[in-house]
Amino acid sequence: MNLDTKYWYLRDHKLFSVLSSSELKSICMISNFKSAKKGEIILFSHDENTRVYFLKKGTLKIVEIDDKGNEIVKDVLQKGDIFGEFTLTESQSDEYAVAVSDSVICCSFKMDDFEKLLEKNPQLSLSYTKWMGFRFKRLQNKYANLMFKDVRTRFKSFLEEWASKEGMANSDEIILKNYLTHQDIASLICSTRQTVTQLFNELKEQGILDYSRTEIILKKVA
Amino acid sequence: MNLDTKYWYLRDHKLFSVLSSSELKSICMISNFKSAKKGEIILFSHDENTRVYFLKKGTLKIVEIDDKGNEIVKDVLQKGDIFGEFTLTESQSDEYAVAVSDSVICCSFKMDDFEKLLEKNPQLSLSYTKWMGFRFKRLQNKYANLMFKDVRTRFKSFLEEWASKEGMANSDEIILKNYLTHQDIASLICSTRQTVTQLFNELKEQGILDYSRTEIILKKVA
DNA sequence: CCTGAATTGTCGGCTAGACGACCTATTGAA
DNA sequence: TTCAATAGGTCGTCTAGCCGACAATTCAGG
Repeated sequence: MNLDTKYWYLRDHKLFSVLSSSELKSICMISNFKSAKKGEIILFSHDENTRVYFLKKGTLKIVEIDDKGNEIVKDVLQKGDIFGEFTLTESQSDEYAVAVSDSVICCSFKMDDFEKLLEKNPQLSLSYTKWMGFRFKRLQNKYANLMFKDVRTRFKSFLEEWASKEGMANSDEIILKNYLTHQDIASLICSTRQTVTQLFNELKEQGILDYSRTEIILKKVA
Repeated sequence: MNLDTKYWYLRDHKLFSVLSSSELKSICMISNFKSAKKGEIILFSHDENTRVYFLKKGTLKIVEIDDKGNEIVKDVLQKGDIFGEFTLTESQSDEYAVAVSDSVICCSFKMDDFEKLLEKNPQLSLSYTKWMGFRFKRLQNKYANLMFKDVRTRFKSFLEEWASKEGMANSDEIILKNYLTHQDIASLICSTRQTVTQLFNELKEQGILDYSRTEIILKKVA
């Protein structure tokens, strides 16, 4: 990938928009771009070169394998999201990322480099901290949901959140391109495949939604 | 409280130890110290003066009231912990802090002031970000526990963590000063009062621990 | 166009653990 | 010292939703 494209992708991120063009050019040099097609895996390196990743284009899911060898989907990320060792602390986990949209582009920095970058740019550093604070709150929210809400409620909230992020609204319905299996959704809302299937059918009968393998249509209730 | 004492308390925090003494003196001026006795409540202000709090001495619990008026204990904090609006984003929640040790001292900054402080001190800023990253991981861990472990396991992990933080180890046992009710513990591990009581008695019968209202004694298994 | 693999649909059994009820023990304020 | 409030103890009931099993459908690669 040529420098101009890198430059453009970097500046495109809200976090980096505060940087001057010369600063941007210099971080172009320490950034590492990677692209992946649907289904391809992006591994996080676990050696001394732990990295912080920025998703520049497309959608991907963060996945972990449990004891029994099952795929647990931990999160679904969109353009602009940050993943990898974004807590800036080494850790051993078996997470990896899988591209779920046709073409995924992400860029990464070595954790050490990224830390130096933050130290040199107080404004960037503060934005990054706030971004992490935001992520913290989101997780807090997920935790509270799991604590107090039943599966049905979590399922509905999940769909609503998804719709608000990626839904294409029509006059009386919201259309979602569905790239998740029931199993995926189950692990995201902390339930089981069967229960998710049942919930889909239940809401379908109630006329709240319609779905196929490729699409979910949420009816706007009058 | 006089400036010297403030100064001393501030410098005592790992995060602030990187600052020069003149910097420390200047943040003395914008810091607000508060102390509380056992059972007293420290309210977070929810106006434009949202604050970031540092616990300097003692132990406190972060509490929220649910729909039915029940106290939910969300966290228990020790000296050195940070609370309040540490995500640096305004939010409306009904959290407050209750002192559970005899004498609690904490200091706070207006969020805006604290942000300026971070912008002026890149090193402090980076440490703060890493601290938040650490908190994020801890929460991630709690979430995973809730997802995959049963109540018994969560209860045991809870005790172990507590012991590692505050336990006083004897030759063959670890003694914990108990300032939490079964109800408190229940909400921390996401269960119910009755179940916690049962678990305590179960582990007692197994000879794994002993407990009273004021003390929990974990037997080291040979 | 076939075929095995992946995904979805459905059912019944089962259990962890929530919940209500009620009783006892402890505490602390007056 | 008393008494109300709070905390702990115990027991049955009940159910959300997990889990295994298996069939039906869909898909993707040859």
